[in-house]
Amino acid sequence: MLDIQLLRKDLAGVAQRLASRGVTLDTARIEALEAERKEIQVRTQELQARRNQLSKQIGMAKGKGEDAGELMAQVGGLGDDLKTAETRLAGIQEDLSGLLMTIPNLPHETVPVGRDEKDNEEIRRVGTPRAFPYQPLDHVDIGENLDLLDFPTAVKITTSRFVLMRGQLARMHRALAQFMLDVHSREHGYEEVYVPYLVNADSMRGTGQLPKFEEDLFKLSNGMYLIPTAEVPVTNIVRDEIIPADNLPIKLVAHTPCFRSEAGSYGKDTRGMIRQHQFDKVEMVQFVKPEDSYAALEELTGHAEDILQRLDLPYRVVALCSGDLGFSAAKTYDLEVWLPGQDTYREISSCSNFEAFQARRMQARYRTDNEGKPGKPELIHTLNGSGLAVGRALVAVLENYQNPDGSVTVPDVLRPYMGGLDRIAKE
RNA sequence: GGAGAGGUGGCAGAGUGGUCGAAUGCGCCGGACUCGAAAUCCGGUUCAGUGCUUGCACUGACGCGGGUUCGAAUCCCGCCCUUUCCGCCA
Repeated sequence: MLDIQLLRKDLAGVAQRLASRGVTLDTARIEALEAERKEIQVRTQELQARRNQLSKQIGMAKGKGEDAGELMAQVGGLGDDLKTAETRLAGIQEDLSGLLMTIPNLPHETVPVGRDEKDNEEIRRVGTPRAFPYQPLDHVDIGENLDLLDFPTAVKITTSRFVLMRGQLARMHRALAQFMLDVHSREHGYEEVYVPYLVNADSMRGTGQLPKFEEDLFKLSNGMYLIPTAEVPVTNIVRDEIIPADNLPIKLVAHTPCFRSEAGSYGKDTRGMIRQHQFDKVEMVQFVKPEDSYAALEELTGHAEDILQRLDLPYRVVALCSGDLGFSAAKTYDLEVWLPGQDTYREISSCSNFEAFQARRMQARYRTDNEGKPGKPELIHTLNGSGLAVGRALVAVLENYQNPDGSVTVPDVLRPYMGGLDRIAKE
C-alpha cells in the first residue's frame, strides 16, 4: 500500500512512476474521491464534536437534577444529518482504501525501466555451464529413467501439476532443504521458524496477495488460504507490532510447502517439475530499518547465491525491469540457474525489497529511543527471497550432475545429508 | 463436538449508561533528595486520523462487526479468540 499522503501531495508524480510499470492510475477518480472525503470528513467530525459536547452537557444537567429536555431536543436534531454524514464518509473511505489496496508499489530509482522480462537487466553471471559431449537430458527423462520420478501416479492421486518422488530422489529433495536451512541459520544469521501453512485473509492482505490475486490462491471452505510462499506467514509475524529499534534487523528463515493455483498459466511449463501446484521452498525474510533496506537486499541476494555456489550450479543474477516487477516489490533480483536439459537459465530465486509497502498494510513498525525519549513509531522495511526453491534446485542438480550412464552425481555438500551417498543410480 | 467462564493501556487489574482514553498497582522515562545507589516524593508514559492560523483544535479506537440511546468499555445481536471441565484424537 502506498502512502495516502504521497498521493495527495504528488499524485501526478506517483502516476508517472507507476506508468513505468505499465499501470495507469485513475488520477481523476482519486482526486474526486479525495475532495469528497475531505468535505465529508470535516463535516462529520464537526457534527460529532457538537453531539459530544451536547451529550456531555446533558449528563451534567441530569447529574444536578436539572431538566435536560431542551438540550436533548437540540442534539436530537443532529441525529439524521450525522448518520448520513457518517455513512457517506465510511463509503468514501472504503472506496478510497479499496482503490489504494490495488495500486502496486513504486519502482526504486535503480530499477531498469522496461515493459516485460525481455527488458530485465543481467547483473552478473557466476559459474560456467558444463560442456556436455552429448545431448544432456532434462530432469524428467533423468528421473523417470531412474524410476524415481513419477508424474502419472501423482495425476492419479490428485491431478496434473503434482509430482511423486521416490527413494534417493525424495531423499535428495529433503537433503537440499536441510542443507539450505542449515547454511542460512548457522552461517547467515537467520533464525529458523516453523510456521502455519494455512493463513487468514488479513495475512494475505498484509503481504499483498489479496485483494488482487485471489485467483492464484487455493482457498479453503472455511475462508482460510493455503500459503503460496512462506513469505506470507513469516512476514505477518510482525503485523500490528511495534518493534524496539535495537531488535532490528530481524532475519528469519523457514522451509515450507507452497501452493499455487497457477491459474492463467495453462500450457506454460507443462512438462516436469518447473511449475507445480505444490512445491517446497526455503524462504528468507528480513525486517530492517528503512535506511538499511537496500544494503539488506544485496546481502539477502548474496545469501541465496551462496547456496547456488556451494552446490556449484552456474547461475546469473537479473534485475527485474519496472514492467516485470511483482505487485508489492520496489526492487527485485531474480537468480536464474543454468538448466542444460533446457539449454537456458531458469528462475530459482526471487529476492525483493518491499520498502514500507507491506509494512504499511500490516501496520508493522519500529520505535527508536532518542536519549530515553521514545520516538514515534515508524514503518519498517520488509524483504524476502527464496533461498532457494527446493523443487527447482533438485531439477538443476539432476540436469547439471547427470552422467552418461544415466546416474546422477550427488553434490559434495549434500553427501553428509544422504548418508555419504555419492551417486544416484538405477537399482 | 457438549457445558461453563472470560477478552479493558507494556503487564496486573478496577470500572455494569453520563465531565471515562479510562481508577489503582507494577514497569518504563524525567526530575527532586543523595558523594553515589536503594528507598521516598513529584511529574510524565497508547495508537490511528482530520483540519488549519504548525501549534493548537477536533474525530475515532476498551477482541471484531452491527444495533439500541441525546450519550456505550458498560445494554442487545452476530462473529472471532482465550480458558476450565467432559468427549474424541496424532
